[in-house]
Amino acid sequence: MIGQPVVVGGLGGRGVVTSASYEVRALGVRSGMPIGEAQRLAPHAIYLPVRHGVYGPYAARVREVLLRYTPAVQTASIDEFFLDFRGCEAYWARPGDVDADATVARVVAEMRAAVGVETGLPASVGVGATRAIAKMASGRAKPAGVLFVPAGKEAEFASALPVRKLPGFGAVAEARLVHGGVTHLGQLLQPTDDILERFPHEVEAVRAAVFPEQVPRLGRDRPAFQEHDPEGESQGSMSNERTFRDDVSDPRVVEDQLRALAERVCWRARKRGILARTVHLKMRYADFDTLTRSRTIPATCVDATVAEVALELFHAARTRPLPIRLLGVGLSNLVHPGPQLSLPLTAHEAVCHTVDVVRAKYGYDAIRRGGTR
DNA sequence: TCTGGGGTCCTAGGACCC
DNA sequence: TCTGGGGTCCTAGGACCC
Repeated sequence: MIGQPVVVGGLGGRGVVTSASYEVRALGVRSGMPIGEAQRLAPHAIYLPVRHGVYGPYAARVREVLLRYTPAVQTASIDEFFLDFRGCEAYWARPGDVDADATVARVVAEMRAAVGVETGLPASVGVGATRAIAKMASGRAKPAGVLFVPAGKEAEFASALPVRKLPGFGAVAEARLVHGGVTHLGQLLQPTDDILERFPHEVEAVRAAVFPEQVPRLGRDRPAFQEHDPEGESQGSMSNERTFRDDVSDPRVVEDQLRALAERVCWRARKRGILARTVHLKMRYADFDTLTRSRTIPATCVDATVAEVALELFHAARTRPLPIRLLGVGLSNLVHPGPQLSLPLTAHEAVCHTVDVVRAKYGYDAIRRGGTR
C-alpha cells in the first residue's frame, strides 16, 4: 500500500475518514470528513475499513523501542509519544558529539531507524523544550522527517505558525481568533494592547505552551495532552455509542439498542474489574441535535441495572417526535471495588458472570441476551 | 458532502452541608 | 429580616484530541 492513495474509514454509509495517505490528502481529503465527500474528491482511491484491534499492538512495540532510549515515555495517543530526554544526554554522549544537541540529534536518528527496522513503521520526530513545541515541530517534520527547535528559538518557530497549529486551539478557537484578526501565533506571542485586551486567555495559553521556563518534569504535571491509557488503569470513563445506518423511530428498537449498548459497556467494565457510579445516556436526533443525561446510583456493573437507568433517562429526555440518529451509553465515576466479600450473587450478577465466561472463551458475539437483536 | 467513536478536561449552576 | 462563606457533589453542555 506504500505510495498508494488509501482512505481508511467507516464504510457503512454514514462513516467518516479515520486516516488518509499523503497521496489522498494532496487531493483535499482530511480525517473526520464524511466518506462521501472523500469519494467525490478521490474517486479512485482505495477505501479500507477500520481494523479495530490491529493498531494497538504496533503502538506497544513502538513504545518498547522508545523505552530503550529514555525511561520517560508518555503515550499521548495510539500513534504519538512524548519522550523526556532531560538527564539522558550524558548517558548517550559519544566522543564525536560536539555538544548535547548533537547527542540528541544522533540518538533521534538511531531511534527512528530502530522503529523502522523493528516495526516497519515510518516516524516523524519533533524536538523542543516543551511538548507543544515538540508536537508542532513533528507536525512540520511530516512525513517521516525530523525537526529540531533549538533552545531559545521557540517563539521564533511558533510565531510563523497558524493559530490552529497550537495543540488545544481547535476549530472554535481558530474561528474566534481569525474573526478577530489573529491568524498566526506570533500575534499572540507579541500582542498589541488591543489583542491582549481581547484575547487574554489565548495569549496566556500560547505563552504557557511555548516558553520552557516552567515546564514541569514529565509525569508529575497535569499533562497538556491527555495520557492515552491502553490498559485502562486510570481511565475515568468508558462509553459505547452507535450511529444508525437509518434513523430509528420504533421505540422497541430504541430500547433494544440501549440494552445492547449497556450490555457492551458493562462487559468492558467487568473485564477491567471496575464498577461505575454514574450512568450516562447520549442521544442525537435526526437533525443532529444532541443531548446527554446522567444519573448517579450505587456502584454497579450489572447490564440490567445500567440498561434500566439508560432507558429511564432516555424516556425522560426524549421530548421531540423526531427519529433517533445515535444512541450511547456511558459509565463514569469508576471505582475499584474493595476486597471482595463472597456475598451470594444476585440473579443478575450470576447471569453476567456466566455470559462473561462464555465470551472470554468464544468472543463477544458468541452469546446474546434475550431481547437484544 | 452531510457530518464516527472513543476519550479528557473545563465551566457553570444548583443542591447540600457546616 | 433581606439574606455569609466555603466546600463538595451532581448534572449538562461543549471544546478538543486522535
